[in-house]
Amino acid sequence: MQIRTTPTESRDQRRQLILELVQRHTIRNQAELQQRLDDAGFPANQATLSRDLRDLGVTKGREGYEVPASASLTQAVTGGSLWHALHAWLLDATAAQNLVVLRTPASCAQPLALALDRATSDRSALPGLVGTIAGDDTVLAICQDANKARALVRRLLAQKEGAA
Amino acid sequence: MQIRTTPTESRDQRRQLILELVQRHTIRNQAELQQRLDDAGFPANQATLSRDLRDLGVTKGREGYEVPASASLTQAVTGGSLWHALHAWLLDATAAQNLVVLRTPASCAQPLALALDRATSDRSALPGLVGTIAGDDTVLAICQDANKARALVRRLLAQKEGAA
DNA sequence: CGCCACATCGCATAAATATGCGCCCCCGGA
DNA sequence: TCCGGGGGCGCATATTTATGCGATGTGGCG
Repeated sequence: MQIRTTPTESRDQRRQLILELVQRHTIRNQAELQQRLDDAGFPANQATLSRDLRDLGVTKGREGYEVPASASLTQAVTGGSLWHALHAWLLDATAAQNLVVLRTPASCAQPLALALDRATSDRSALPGLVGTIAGDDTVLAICQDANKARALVRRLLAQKEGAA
Repeated sequence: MQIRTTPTESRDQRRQLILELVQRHTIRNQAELQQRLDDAGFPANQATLSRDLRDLGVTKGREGYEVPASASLTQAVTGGSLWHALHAWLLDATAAQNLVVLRTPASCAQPLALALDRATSDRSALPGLVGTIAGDDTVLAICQDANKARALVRRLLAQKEGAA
């Protein structure tokens, strides 16, 4: 039996694998990465790897390739819930007019904002939340008005405190 | 009159300059960096730059070289007070309702925001400031209300203009 | 079913970066 | 003053990474 894979499919699998390999091992150059991919059954050419790494935002530091924090965290959140995100990353929430300022550990704002956005698109999950902007350790949540903002703060903090 | 500089001295000056250049501008390769250093009176060849960048821990991302957070943070924290940060990076400040929009040179928003955050945690340094979010060349400072925002603008600009 | 528009990937090669080697300068000691 | 010793740097070159281009495979549409 043969499983059919579209080209894009296998490409994404390969990229996913690259992310994992690069995080688990110290990979000093693309040849080395190519070798590991090959072993894992994802043969690819150096040119392809160069493009993959660029698209994934992976950078080369003194000790080999590294995945920027935001990428790995964003990856994590894709499978996670809002509750999980709040527990993991939310340090504090403050309302200011119709805005809510959320503080997170460094580099965690992006994934938290993503989680909020995802929750927002599920109607009724976070009523009154219009949108978010994320910096490095701060997320700005824009609400319809000051009351909604205060309500959001209460809700988020409650959800953070609450058990699973 | 001739100012004498030991080799190590000029090397460190060059490296310091590299750090600044890389943060302020988008530099895509070492030739470009070489050009800028040359203009600034620090001629060096490509090999030297390669070694400098490695030793400084500067990495190359999709949009040019970047100083890892730890390095720029160290620089900002060690070398810099809020005053220093304002002088180095703040171009302009404008209030909009309870928000203040701060403009900086490219890539300088992050360190400026960091400096503001640090000042905020020293209670009373910047009253009314709730939090900041930094993009690449813009910092958004969120205040409790419009009056506090206007006050913050005045304060920042005054501090920027003020002498050492 | 045939065709076109789109995207990935490999090949070859250009471009960019790293490094072995040796020179030269500065420093400290005889 | 005359020697080493050590470090920074340039030169030439090896190594690594990026990219123009064509081939190939896929999905959409008539």
